[in-house]
Amino acid sequence: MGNGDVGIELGARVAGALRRGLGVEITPAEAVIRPSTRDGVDYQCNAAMSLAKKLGKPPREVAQAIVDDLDSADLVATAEIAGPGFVNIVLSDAWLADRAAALLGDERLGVEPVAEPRRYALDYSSPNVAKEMHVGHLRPTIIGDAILRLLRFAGHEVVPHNHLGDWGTPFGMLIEHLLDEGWTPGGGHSISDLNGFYQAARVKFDTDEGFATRSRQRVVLLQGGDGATLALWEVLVEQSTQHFEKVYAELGILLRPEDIYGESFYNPYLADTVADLEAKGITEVSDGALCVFPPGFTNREGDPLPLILRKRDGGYGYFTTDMATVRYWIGERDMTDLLYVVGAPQAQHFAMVFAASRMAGYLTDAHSAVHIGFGTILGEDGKTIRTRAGGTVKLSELVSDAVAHAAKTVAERSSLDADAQERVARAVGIGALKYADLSNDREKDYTFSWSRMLAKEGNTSVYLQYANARCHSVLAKSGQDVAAAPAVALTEPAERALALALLRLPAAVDAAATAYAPHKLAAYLYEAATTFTTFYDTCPILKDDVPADVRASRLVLTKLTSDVLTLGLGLMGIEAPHEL
RNA sequence: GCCCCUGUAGCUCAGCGGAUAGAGCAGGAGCCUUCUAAGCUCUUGGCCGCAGGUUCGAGUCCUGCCAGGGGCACCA
Repeated sequence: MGNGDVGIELGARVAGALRRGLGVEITPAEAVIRPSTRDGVDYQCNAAMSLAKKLGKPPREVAQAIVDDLDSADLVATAEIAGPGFVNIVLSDAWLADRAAALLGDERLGVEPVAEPRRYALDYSSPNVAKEMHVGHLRPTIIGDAILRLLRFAGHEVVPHNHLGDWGTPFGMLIEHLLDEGWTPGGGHSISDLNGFYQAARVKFDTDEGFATRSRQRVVLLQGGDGATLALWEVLVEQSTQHFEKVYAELGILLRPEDIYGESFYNPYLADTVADLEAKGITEVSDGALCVFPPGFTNREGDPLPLILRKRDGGYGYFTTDMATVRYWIGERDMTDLLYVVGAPQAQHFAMVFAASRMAGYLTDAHSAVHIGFGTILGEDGKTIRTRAGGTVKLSELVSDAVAHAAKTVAERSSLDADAQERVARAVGIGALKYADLSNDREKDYTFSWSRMLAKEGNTSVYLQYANARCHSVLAKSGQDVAAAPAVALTEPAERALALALLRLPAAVDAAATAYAPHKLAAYLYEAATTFTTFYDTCPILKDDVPADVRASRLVLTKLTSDVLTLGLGLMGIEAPHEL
């Protein structure tokens, strides 16, 4: 028996009991095993009620059959029928202890890789070239990064790609501005202020007719593949990429320059994709534009809503790019699943792209395409977050603010030296920024609050980091190699509760990964951490009067807690320092 | 007008068709000569937006309302 989830294990036992007792076949999942909220009950089985109807027997009779034929003396201490037909299950202390002990040294901490790995293409972050990353990029970046880590750890293959906004009409004016500023490719310049550069170009475009004309001509040159123009365009991309790299490095984001598949990347595929869709006969010309009309989408007037492949002027829009994107990742890269971490307002857009992709056969039943939407970040006044001056909040400033806020508290609390405090402040500040976001359901709008995310109490990343630091403190002081003697004995309720909590990691990872919902992992980690602090408070470990075997057992639980917290935080892209 | 998302404690949020709906913050009462008090224990606080329906069982599924947000043809 492997180190899978306890619920699955119990489900398999219940399924066995029903097969033996009533000749009924169910899957472990259909056993409806849930952690119980009842005092003194670990898990409950809710299968009897729903099965009763199908079998034409009273629910309690079905429950009785489960209890009678439950071949599980090794892991279940008691299984009792309660209420209308619940089966309350208490696990055996010895089994819990053995399972916990077996986790020691298991770098996956009981999480088995998925049986059937998928190949995911994950689109996230997606900033724009020639613009600084701002607060609007925070969520897609950290949510996408957490999903990348989660899916990879779950055992899937994931190719992240950064869909840069690196193409389109603004680049005419940006390139002209670059020329006006005396730029040459390879000239060793750098743009220190991307936003200032963009705004200066914009102002000239709006006020200087000659400049505007040159800009429009420049767009034509760019799209025509003019070598000199492309070289200048690459300067802009290069300068911007450097900026993105810096922000990603500060935030601890996994995206690398080689993960960039910007809009320009799909440019060579657009004409062919459009031709292919025309050849498949699913396009029609409407108002001069070449369109696909996926069923079920209507506009304000109730007329069918088009997905525009080629505009009246012959140009391509983002629909075309996204169709080409689907075709590329499925057709050329052989992905099975496409994930897009993009704001909720794009829901209809993606629904149409996916629908059209299925019409075209780009997506089949073997594929899935999911828009992983997320809500807006709101300020504490409930409105879109802005600077005091009403401007856009730069992401790099947000990150340094988070670290600066954290540094203040660290200075008050920590006894570490200045260098170590600086590292801790980064871990705490950036952890707070990420955890505040990832611990909320991503689909909802999220209220941004420094005071809440960096609070010294409550459900925050620092609480988890603090619990982990306490573990490390005890382990360091013990002077023992915990791995040498992985014997666990559970006598105190707090020890038992902790072991049980530690064994729930696989279920939490699975829930978070399958629903692309990092907050499910966050909720679990917080529960594990609170269970640990209760244990820490009630169960002395290194005190003189603690017997050696009890101490050894508690050290194992402490080590495992630290492992679980470190792994879990890591899956959210959050560091777990040994000391705070 | 149609479509999508959201409505759960004073605030911020969890909640997988299952039992008496949970956390954190804020409010109240305690706990540090003892392994990190960024902590712990106890406690106050709910017509789960409203109304129907399905079900043995609904915060959860369905329908209709109400409120907030978003989207709805050539910007991405």
